[in-house]
Amino acid sequence: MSITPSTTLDSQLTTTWGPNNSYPDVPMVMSGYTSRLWSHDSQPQFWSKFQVWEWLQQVMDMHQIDASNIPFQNFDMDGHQLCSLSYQDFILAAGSVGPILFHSISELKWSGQYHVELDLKQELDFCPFPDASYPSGEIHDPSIHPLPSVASPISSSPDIKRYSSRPHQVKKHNPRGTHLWEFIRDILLNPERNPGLIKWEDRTEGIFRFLKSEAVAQLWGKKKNNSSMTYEKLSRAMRYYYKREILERVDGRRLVYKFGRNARGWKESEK
DNA sequence: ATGTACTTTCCTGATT
DNA sequence: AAATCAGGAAAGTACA
Repeated sequence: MSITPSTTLDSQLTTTWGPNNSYPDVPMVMSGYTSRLWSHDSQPQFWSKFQVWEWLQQVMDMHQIDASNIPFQNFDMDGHQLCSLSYQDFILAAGSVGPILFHSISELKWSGQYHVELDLKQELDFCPFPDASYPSGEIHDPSIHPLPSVASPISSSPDIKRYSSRPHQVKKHNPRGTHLWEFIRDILLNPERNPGLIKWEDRTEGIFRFLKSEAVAQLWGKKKNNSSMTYEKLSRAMRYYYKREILERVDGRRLVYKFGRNARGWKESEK
């Protein structure tokens, strides 16, 4: 799905989407992540920190790896620094995902454009946290501490170690992928990968607001491999959460929602 | 092979 | 007027 023209998480998304595309006149499924161009037409050497993160997010998305499992802090650098990292550095910074990132940046350095030809199949034995809260939704939610809240940059390897040491038979991907509310929650919890899409309105109360509704919808669609997702449809799913008390209604305020008693892992204390 | 949980899609109507 | 909000209804998808 070279789904959207998208490239930068938000910037383009909003503009390329019209709420009126409800009727898929567009073949919604093309094959894989194959050819996809980056609009970071500039060379990675000149990327800003923000662009570096965008790239990280994109690569994770392409490989369907939950980006919240990547220590973004380890990539708190601009393009120039990024390009000077060695293969080993990538391993240290991103564990089993390191090779993928290394491969990606290597290509970019030479082409300026991105052709994904990494074997998508390549089973990344990654997936640190089976992305919890599934089965019956009663388990705690380990999926939430991917990023040690206050990690001092790279330094010590304890954190990093975690990412690389992937014990035996890990589960492939998440059984059902992430649920919508978890997806939203994770964006909220990772400001590094949240370029102004959603913001907390009241952190302790769990109230948040969509800033770029269509962009979030597109991102969600990308995750679900559905290029025709819209905020209209996403919001319907959100409303179903009221009954289950995963979300509580916040009336009178557009684009504002509040986590309910059945939503796990969003509280600071739970982190 | 069927049921269930979770959306996704569509729609009509109300609000902001 | 255009976005959002509200939910009902029905279809689709993964999984157990």
